[in-house]
Amino acid sequence: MFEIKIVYAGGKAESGSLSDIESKLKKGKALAIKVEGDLKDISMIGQLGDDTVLEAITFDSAEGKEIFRHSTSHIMAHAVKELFPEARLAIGPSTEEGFYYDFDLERTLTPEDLARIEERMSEIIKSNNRFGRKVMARKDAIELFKKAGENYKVELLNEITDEEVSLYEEDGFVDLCRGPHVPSTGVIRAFKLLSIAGAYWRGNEKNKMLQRIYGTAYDDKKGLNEYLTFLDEVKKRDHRKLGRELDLFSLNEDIGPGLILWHPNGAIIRRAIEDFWRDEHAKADYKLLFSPHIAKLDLWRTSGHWDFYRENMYSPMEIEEIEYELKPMNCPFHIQVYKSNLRSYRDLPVRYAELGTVYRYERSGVLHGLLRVRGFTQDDAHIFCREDQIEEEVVRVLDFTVFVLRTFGFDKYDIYLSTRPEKYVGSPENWERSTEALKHALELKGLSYSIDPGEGVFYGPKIDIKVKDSLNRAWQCSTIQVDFNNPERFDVGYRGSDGREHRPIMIHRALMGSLERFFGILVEHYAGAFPLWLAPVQTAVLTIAERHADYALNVAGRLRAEGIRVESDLANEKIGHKIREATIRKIRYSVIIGDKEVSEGLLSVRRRNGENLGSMAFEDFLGLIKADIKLRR
RNA sequence: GCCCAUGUAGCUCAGUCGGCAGAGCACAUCCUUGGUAAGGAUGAGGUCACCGGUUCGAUUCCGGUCAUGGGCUCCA
Repeated sequence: MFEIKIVYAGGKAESGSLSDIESKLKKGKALAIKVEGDLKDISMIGQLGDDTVLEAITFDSAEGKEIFRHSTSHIMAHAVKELFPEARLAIGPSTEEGFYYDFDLERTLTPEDLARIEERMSEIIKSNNRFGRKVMARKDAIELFKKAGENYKVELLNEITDEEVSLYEEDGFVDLCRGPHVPSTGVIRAFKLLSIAGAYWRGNEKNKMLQRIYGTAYDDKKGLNEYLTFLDEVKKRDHRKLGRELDLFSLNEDIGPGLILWHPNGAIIRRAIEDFWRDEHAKADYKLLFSPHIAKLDLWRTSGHWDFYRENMYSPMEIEEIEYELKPMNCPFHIQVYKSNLRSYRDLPVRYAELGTVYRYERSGVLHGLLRVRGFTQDDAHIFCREDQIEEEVVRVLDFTVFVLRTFGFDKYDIYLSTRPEKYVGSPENWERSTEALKHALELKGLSYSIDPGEGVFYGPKIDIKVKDSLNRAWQCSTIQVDFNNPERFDVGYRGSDGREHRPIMIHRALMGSLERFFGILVEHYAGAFPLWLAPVQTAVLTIAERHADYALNVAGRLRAEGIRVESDLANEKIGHKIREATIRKIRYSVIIGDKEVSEGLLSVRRRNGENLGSMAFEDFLGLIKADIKLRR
């Protein structure tokens, strides 16, 4: 008997004959199938042999989402072509969260156009057109698209090496596509077009700028709504918005783009982070140092930055006929400190750390709040060690990184190991050994990682750690880089046990990356409601009426004397108003002072979430607040 | 840097098809002294980003510059 077995992602399986397998797949919400590792359209089941085992691909899998959204992007292109026949099609892939399609179109698309396109898409979906697959000779396809004036498709076809290509058609709309696609347009239950942006053809700025429409699609309204709610939450947490509302920092047109003003509230948080950072580095046996903001240009020639990194550096300035340069990196300074003395193998490893402020020229279009700026402070360190010490040092750095990131509530990470790129310095053996050392270190710590082949810096392999924030977004912060190049360039050495000079290895590492960026990430991670040890205002003292002012000021004074950051609100306003203000300012504890508190000599304490802790003695409240601070919660 | 959009009060935003510029919040003063997320009244506050052009007249139209935002690319 002719039988086909269907396996679902969850492990569920069923079998059927060729005649009823299609309806079974449909019932199982399959979008496509996978046979022997190859993704295929459901319509291709006719070509399957007896006793085939096929995997049903549903929206739940990454592959399913990709197919689903890719199909939606075709529907969008279809709608755009109908509304704007002069549009030329470029590419329309799925992305992690949705899809996009690039169009070459004279007319500038507007948000109103998006609404029209959405409307037309809904109609196409309602018609439930079948996605039909057609295979044809590549040269025939070129003819076809040439005739249609689709020059971008022709360009793509000219680069494809296969002699046969596949096209997909749905109600007269034909597009070049590898597939597979969902069976018909009707399965797209929920979609939304999100934005219009410019994008270069093939991402190359030498090419023409196209118009890109971003959108997303889900197999039910619920999924889409959840995603839209997520986008909303992202907007609410935007550090630029919260930065203004909480008076944390600002950018200023008169000062310059990408240059940050830290306001008192932001500065308190930064100080708390820095104090923590310095204390912990001292404990971890790093030596802390400071270095200047400018140095002679020759230093950057020696380091190679002037050759390799010039486009990101500010222009040199001439002083007494010598060129000086604003520093884009801290490493040359640390190297000079290392070189200020003769070093023995007994001294290694030497660990230098600095909160070093650097300036890098970033193209104006990439600047973004605190996340991408031109002046920033790196939590930088350089470890000088012997090659056989790399692994142990990297293990220490990994432990340290995890500890620091955990302190800020980051418990989940994605770790990447980047290997040798095409352009590199040092011997392949060096690369091999240090890459292995990084691998061993990661494995020793039981940290799972992915390999980014060829993504290492030219001077050595590296480990990058991306933290996952409370919305599960990944942010690259920490980096650990092995460097064979700079010790060479600066002729760095140490006296070995054999009495001869040897070359140490340098490890560059940053845990938070840049304070500006890390701070921005923290604002979004905590949605502005910082744990108490970071909070600019740890408690607010609110009075019910004016006669309570003296008592309130006394309470605030005693808290301040205990090192608590406290503000009092004696304004002529109702208590509800004051509580609202404190809540909006994300102050965790409000102390309320009225007749009752004054007569009993107590405090009434309210948490920001509305929880009323009732009356308590000053000492009890102090204990509560100090416990939060100590536990960094 | 490039494409597109935006720039009006401290903030969020209306508005002027070219004719003395508006709201809410915030701020100030006064009234109210109120018990857990917005009490009331009055008032002050703007070279409509900047520079130039067209015009009797420009915040509005045109050109340029700067800044911000969404992307492309790059990265901490």
